[in-house]
Amino acid sequence: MPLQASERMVKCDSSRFFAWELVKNGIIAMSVLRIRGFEIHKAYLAAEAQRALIEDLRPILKAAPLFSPSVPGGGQMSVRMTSAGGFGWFSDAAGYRYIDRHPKGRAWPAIPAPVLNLWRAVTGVQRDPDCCLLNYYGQEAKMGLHQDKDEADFSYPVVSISLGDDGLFRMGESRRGGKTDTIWLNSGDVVVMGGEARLAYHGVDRIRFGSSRLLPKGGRINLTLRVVT
DNA sequence: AAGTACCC
DNA sequence: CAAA
Repeated sequence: MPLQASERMVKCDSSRFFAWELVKNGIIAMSVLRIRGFEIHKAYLAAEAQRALIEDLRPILKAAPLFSPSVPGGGQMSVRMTSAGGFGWFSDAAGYRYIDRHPKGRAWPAIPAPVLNLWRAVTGVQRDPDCCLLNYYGQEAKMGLHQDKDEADFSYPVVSISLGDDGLFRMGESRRGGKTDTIWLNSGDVVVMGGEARLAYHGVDRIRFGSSRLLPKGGRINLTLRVVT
């Protein structure tokens, strides 16, 4: 039985070993934020750890170039994306799903070890994620409210890592039409969506282009780690 | 239906 | 810009 995120946080305060694990993974602060009544655990990555992650993403972007999927109904997403791991998120007129290779045909690159270490440090779950979705938000990109519900087991949390420009994150409830709240996510924020929040509707209204200098050309990268199968 | 419109 |  994996530890719940809240128990993990308690251990953060009481266990010297766990604190060292956090430092090793570049985490310099942890907090609990409340949005829509959900308690969301958030870690914050040191600038050096953020820069190291960006370097780890370069080979992924080279091997598996960004693309903007179509969605059922005929639209096209403004976010550009790719994935690492055994599965990547994909969408076209036929629907949303996970696929085991880039749409151009090559297998997805492996998830970088530092990303897996970060997952282990913030979730404490026994299983590694098999999908690392990389979403790139340019100046006009946004993402409508949606649920992450194409995974086999919702007891695993979803981890979101924000890099680059600030993003206005909106979270609602587990049903459409409920009230929503927003929160700005900044570069280095690592959000764990588990428990009650796992099936909450969420999206990104807009980014604050140019607010960070992490990415020389601007924009926001969000890494989403999930156990898919 | 992660698109849009509208709203918060 | 996360309140009330």
